[in-house]
Amino acid sequence: MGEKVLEQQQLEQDAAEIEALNMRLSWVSRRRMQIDLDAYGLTLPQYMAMRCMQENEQGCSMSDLAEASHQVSATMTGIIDRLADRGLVARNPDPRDRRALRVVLTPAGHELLQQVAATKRELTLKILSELSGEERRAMIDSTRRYLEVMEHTVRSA
Amino acid sequence: MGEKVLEQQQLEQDAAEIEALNMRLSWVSRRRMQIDLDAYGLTLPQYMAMRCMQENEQGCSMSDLAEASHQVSATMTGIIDRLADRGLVARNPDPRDRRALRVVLTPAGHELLQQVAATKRELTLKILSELSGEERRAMIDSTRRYLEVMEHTVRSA
DNA sequence: TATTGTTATACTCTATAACTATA
DNA sequence: TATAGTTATAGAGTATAACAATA
Repeated sequence: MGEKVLEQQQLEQDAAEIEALNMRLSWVSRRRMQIDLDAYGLTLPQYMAMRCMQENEQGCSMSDLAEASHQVSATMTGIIDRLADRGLVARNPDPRDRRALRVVLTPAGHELLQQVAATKRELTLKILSELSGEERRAMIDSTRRYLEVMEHTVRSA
Repeated sequence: MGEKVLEQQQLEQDAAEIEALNMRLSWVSRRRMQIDLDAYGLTLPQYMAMRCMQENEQGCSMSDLAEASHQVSATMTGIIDRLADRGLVARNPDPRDRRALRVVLTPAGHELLQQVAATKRELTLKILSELSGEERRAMIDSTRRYLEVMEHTVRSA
C-alpha cells in the first residue's frame, strides 16, 4: 500500500472540497451580479444581451444574441422586447439580409451600461483593497486556470 | 510621479480582469451545474432545497428552506409542491408547532441525490485529473480566499 | 429547401399582497 | 398581536412547435 493510494485519497478529498466551494461560488457570484443589476432594473439575461451589443458596434442579430447567451431565439425575442420597450435597444433592419435584424444599443442603453460599469468597478475595488498585490495576482491566475478547465468540460458536455 | 500611481494603475487593471473573469465564471459554473441536474430533471432551486434537507436529518421548515436560498416563503411553496408531486420530498407536521412543517427527503429523494453526487464527482475528477496536486491546492486556496471576500460584500449589500 | 425571426403555448421561478390557522 | 404557510396574481425566463418572410 503505497503512495498511489494516498494520492487517490487526496484527489477525492480535493474533489469534495472543490465541489463545495464551486457550489457556493456559483451562488454567490450570481447573487452579487444580481444585486449590482437590481439597482438599474436589469435582469442578468438582459445585461448579457446588452454587453453583447456593446462589444459589436454594428449591432447583433437575434441569432447572435441567442447563441451568446446559450438560449433559443424565441427566448431572445421576449428579452429584447422588454429592453426595446424601455428604449434601451432598437431593432434596425439588416441592409444585407431582409430576414435579419441588427439590434443595437440606443444612447440611453449606452448610458445605462456605463452607470452599471461604474457601480461594479467601485465594489470590485472595495473587494480588492482587502488583498495584497500578490494575492490579487494569485487569484487572477488560478481563476483563469480554473475557468479554462471548466469551460472545456462545459463545451464538451 | 511615483510608485503610488503605478500601484493604482495595476489595481485598476486587476479589477478589470477580475470583473471579466468573474462574469464568465458566474455563467459557466451555473451552466455546469444545470447540465449536471438536467439529466435528473431537477432545477437549481429544487436541488438547493433538497441539499438543505439532506444536511438536516430532522427536516427543514418552509422558512428554513426559504432563508437558505434567499427567497420568500411563497416561492418555496411552489418548489416544494413540484418536488412532492414527484415523490422526492414529504411535508410532515412539526410536533412542536402546529403551524409549521418539517419537510424531509423521501427514500426516492435520497436515492436521487446520491445519483447526482456520483455524476458530479465523476466530472469533477475528470477536471482535476488535468491538474497537478500543487495546482489543485492553489486553486482551492485562492477560491476559498476569493469566496471569503465575495461573501462578505454580498452580505453587507 | 433552408434560414431568420416571431407567435402561441406551457412550465418554472420570482415577488407582493391577502388570507388561514396557530402561537 | 405576531408568525408559519398557502393562495392569488403578475411578470420574467426558458423551451418546443408552428408559422411568415426571405434567401
